[in-house]
Amino acid sequence: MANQSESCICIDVRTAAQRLTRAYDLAIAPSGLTVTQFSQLHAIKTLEKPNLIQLAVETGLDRSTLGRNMRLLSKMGLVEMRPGSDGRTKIIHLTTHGLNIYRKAGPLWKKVQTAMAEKLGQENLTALKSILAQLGPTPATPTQPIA
Amino acid sequence: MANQSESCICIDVRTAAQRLTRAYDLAIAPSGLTVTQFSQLHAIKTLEKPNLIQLAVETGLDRSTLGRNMRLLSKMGLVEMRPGSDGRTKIIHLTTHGLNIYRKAGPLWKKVQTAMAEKLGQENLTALKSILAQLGPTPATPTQPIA
DNA sequence: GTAAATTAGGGGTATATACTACTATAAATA
DNA sequence: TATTTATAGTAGTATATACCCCTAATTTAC
Repeated sequence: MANQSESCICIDVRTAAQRLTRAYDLAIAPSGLTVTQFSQLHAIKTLEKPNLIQLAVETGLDRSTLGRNMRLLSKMGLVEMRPGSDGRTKIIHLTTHGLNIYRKAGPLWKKVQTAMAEKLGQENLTALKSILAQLGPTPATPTQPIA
Repeated sequence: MANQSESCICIDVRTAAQRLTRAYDLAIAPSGLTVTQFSQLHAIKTLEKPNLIQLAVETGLDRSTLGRNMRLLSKMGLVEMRPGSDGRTKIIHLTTHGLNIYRKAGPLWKKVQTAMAEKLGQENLTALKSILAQLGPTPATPTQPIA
């Protein structure tokens, strides 16, 4: 009882995420991107001209977050948002510049990713992915009306 | 080569952290705290009247982050910052109200923590902690002058 | 075909976080 | 002791993130 020093799973995982983010950001910085931006460009490229909601589903982030992040990428000239055929949607396009920067960041990401994977070892890496998947199965975040 | 679908360890861990944060925040919300605030109150209580830097070391966060977070807790009436004997430092005190709220949040945290631990199982939990520890051994973030 | 419900984005606001200066104070050194 | 250096905190600025609510547009239902 009251073993006060049982560490918080949430804080432990978050702390690891913060440290990883620092390491990845540092490694990717020469491209001018953060790891967030790199991963979002990756998602845009993978989905091929998604709208905000598709991107939000892919990344597990909130629409409004993606909207703000896209605005920044847009200001950086890496993406463009154009109205889709459905008058409500905005389609996110990777610009030529965006593609170039993404390609420049790729090897930087790969290097730090490989370093991390080697630091852990294949077995730990597999275990980690499996455990993380158990922690947060599906976002289950409908975001919209609720009622 | 170009196995484009190797998932980013950083993003995977961060996504898990975000989902955990949502779950913990939701569980702890009736107390009026976020899991961040709960964990920082916990650290303050554990350290017994720390200054900002001690708290930053304990939590692995930046001084400036803690400063801002403390300002919020202070506005909420949960902590007080008083000048220390060293004219530069500010000592962070838990107020009576802060202690009450912290105690109120404790069982809420415990409940969600237990639920998460059970969801994972003891074996996975142990493995997770060990792997996370390998990922970010020490902050290695001196933050200060550098030069 | 019009009214109701749903969907897509965005704005407002707020927390959490970091990095870079900058200031005031204290400690170390010459 | 006077000067230099180091330390503690903070303000400025910026990214990343979420929630709620609002508007416009589309679909569904009647």
